[in-house]
Amino acid sequence: MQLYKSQALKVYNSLSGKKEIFEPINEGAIGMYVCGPTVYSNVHLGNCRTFMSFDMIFRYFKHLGYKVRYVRNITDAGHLENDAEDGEDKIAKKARLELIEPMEVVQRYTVDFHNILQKFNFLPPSIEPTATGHIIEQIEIIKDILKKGYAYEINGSVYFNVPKFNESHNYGKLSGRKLEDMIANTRELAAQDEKHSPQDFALWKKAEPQHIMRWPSPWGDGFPGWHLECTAMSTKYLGESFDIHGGGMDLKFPHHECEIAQAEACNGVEPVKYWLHANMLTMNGKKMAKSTGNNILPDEIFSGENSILSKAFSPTVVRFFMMQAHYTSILDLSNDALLASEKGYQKLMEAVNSLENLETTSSSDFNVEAWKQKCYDAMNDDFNTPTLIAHLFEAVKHINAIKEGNETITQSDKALLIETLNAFIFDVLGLENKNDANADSDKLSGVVTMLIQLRKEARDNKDFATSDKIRDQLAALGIQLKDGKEGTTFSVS
RNA sequence: GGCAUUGUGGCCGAGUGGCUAGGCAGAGCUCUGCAAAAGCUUGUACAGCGGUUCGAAUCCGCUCGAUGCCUCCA
Repeated sequence: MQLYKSQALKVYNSLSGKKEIFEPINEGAIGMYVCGPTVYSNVHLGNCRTFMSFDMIFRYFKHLGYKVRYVRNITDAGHLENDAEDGEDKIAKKARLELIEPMEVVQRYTVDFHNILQKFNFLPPSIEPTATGHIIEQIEIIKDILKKGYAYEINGSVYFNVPKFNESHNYGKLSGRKLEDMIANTRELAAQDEKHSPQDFALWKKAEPQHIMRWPSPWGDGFPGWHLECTAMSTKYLGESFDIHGGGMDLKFPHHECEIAQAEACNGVEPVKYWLHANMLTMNGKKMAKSTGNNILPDEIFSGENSILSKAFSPTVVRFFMMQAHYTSILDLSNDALLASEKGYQKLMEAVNSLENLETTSSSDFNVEAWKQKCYDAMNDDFNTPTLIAHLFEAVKHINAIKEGNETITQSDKALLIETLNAFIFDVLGLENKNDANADSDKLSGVVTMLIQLRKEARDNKDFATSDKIRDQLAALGIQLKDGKEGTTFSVS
């Protein structure tokens, strides 16, 4: 039997503003769409947090036994710098600045994106479609929306008619806005805008002669509006109505609102059952954003080459740090917070590494079955990874007590404990059990083991001058010896 | 200005109307030749002011603050 039949999952639906029991449209199968990156520069850590949240959600669905089709797009065209007449494609702008082909920009940053996600141990999505690969689909949708009277063509561009749509639909239902308020709050009349109303948005933009990214269409050469690609690709791969649409909080308005409008105008049905929004990662209390320069690149964290942090942190420690906050909460990045997470991560892994050697007896002081359900309860409550991690540390406490001989565990409970910990730590949270990458070298390990043996001999002979010399000089090299009951181990910093 | 979210102990960060979050740091202890490492124990909290309630950090109102969106953004 699949796990999902016995675990009642609740998710926070941004559309209703409530936690709802999760029931997929088709039993046992889930369609999930997440707005991916615009590949015009290196993916920064804030971007990663959103994708990591959905990677965790994807992993938990799979763990529960669902068949999941996870679509995460790559935006490689059609992303306007602004909505003004001279709106320029982000990719094209970057290409112009760097004097390369637009698709060269796309290729470079798509590769970077994949490299970074791999370091963070992401699972690849089921489908990763690109906007440029779906121009035809987008044009078809525009034709359909025009035919249904919710869009108008002007000077080779096509705009979605928001006031018209709002007459029979509810534009603003996702972000809690009312069209009347938005019109009332329009600051100034946009200068000579060809749009009928400031709330209207582009479905298709005419390409000026100097514009290099362009495709032929019934309205002349041009390029698609940003919101359209997600509607085209989600509809194509997941259908007119699907289970989950995710993305960053900042996409809620206007991007996701426009997606709803396009899909409803076109298909006449509510496109998404559950809207999930991941919250922002901040740094120094401010949102990370490419446009403001307040951001840090993942590689700068892994290498330690940055002006914000005191040392390098591994991808899995950063992942652990992010998993310690709920995905709907704002998380602030700081050196202290990362250091604390690193310590906690190491403590967790030490416990995991000692699991196999736990001695078993005929009775258990640790109710593993009840503890396991508490872990599921945490995840079932809108993917509450911080609470899950708190429960993991409860298990750590028991493991240490058993190790010290203060508690006992049976063979079967031990097996269940190992299975459950592995499932949550590695399958669901996606953490990796890596000591230090530097310590992997066999030669180094051999040399240090030899020195440990020499030190032990010195200590046995009460030659503490020699033993301390070995210890202190290794420490000076960043190799720390750790004396334990079962002998001495070491770690490299 | 409008809409939304939010304000928890030294730091990070969960949370339910009454019952321990958890991690890090701090303190004490155990272990140790001395340390380190590791383990155990442990304190300080719910922005402010009112209200509802037998009882609120948790519900309501107001004040103050923070953040996000309203233009591209994960």
